[in-house]
Amino acid sequence: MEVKKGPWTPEEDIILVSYIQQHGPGNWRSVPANTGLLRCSKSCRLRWTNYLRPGIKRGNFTQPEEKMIIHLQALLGNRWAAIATYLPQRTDNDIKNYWNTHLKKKLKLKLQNGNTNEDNTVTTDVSCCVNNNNRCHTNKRTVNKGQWEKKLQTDINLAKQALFQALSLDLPSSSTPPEPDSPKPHHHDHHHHHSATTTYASSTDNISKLLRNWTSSSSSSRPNNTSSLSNNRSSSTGEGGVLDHHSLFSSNSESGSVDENLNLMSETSIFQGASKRNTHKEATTNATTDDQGSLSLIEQWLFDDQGLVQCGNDQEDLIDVSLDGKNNDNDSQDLF
DNA sequence: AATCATTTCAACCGCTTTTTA
DNA sequence: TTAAAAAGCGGTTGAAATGAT
Repeated sequence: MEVKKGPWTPEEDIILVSYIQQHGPGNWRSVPANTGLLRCSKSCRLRWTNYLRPGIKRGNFTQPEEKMIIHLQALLGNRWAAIATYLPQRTDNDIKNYWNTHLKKKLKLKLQNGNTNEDNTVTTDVSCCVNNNNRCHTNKRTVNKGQWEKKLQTDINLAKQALFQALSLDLPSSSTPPEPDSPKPHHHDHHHHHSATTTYASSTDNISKLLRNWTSSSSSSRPNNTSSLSNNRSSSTGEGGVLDHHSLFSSNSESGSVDENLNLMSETSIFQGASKRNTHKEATTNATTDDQGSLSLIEQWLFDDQGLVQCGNDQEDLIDVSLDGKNNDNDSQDLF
């Protein structure tokens, strides 16, 4: 059977979202078969995970997010999926794109301008990222023959340092820890960055709205709008696009009711449970599994001799705190 | 206003890893 | 135990948007 490629149309999105609302994400092979979509299962999965699934934040990256990515990239290399677990609202594809299009350039520029700022860590990271094919090495050291063990130890120390900084760099000095039962900040992050970002939440209300808006708009200004949903640029910038993705998918005040189906597959489960594979994955990529509250093994190992492992929810809090753009902007501005 | 160059990012491709039978 | 299928990942591409001239 012929498989369609290229940008997804709003109709296809509707079909896909409707199906997933009924059956949940996963079993992608059955999606084209049961929906009639002329897409391969891979394409369906990608469309869902990178674009349609609820909880994705789109739009400009905040400076704390940038810093987080830079540190994590220095630590983990181009392991975008692993990095994305620390930025739950961002997709690995988005982070990868942002790195390739913005951060790489920014860092290179920073290096060229003679990086004499006080932030030695970031200087190190930048050197690593730009000079060493995105892998953090101890490139400032000369490694004597037979001393690879020493080098390895140095790398481990650097990794520990980088991870510590990645997870705590934005810890506000005077902030109060979140209430134990209060919602995590990243679930409401769009309140802070509402103008620049978008949070998606699919529901039948929104889907019907999507359809309504699309059909009504198809006869108006834009002659060819088949890719209006696919084309994020128009929606994220809020200009030009007849069919604004935000208005279609966000759980805004207008469409406040969230479909009951959505409750069956809670946002958390969608983030975390789409892949059985994740539950068996190595610790570094494991931040979204059931025991998300605890530090992963490798993190525990990395933190171990620094006495940094405290209680279970610390990591999550650190992530949340560092994603809160309100604090420590000074730090970031020093960097950029 | 027109043309060309550059940037952005959604989607694809190929490969690896994991799961299933 | 093993082979096939499915899922996941990172690199890359190319159309569309944007910027420069």
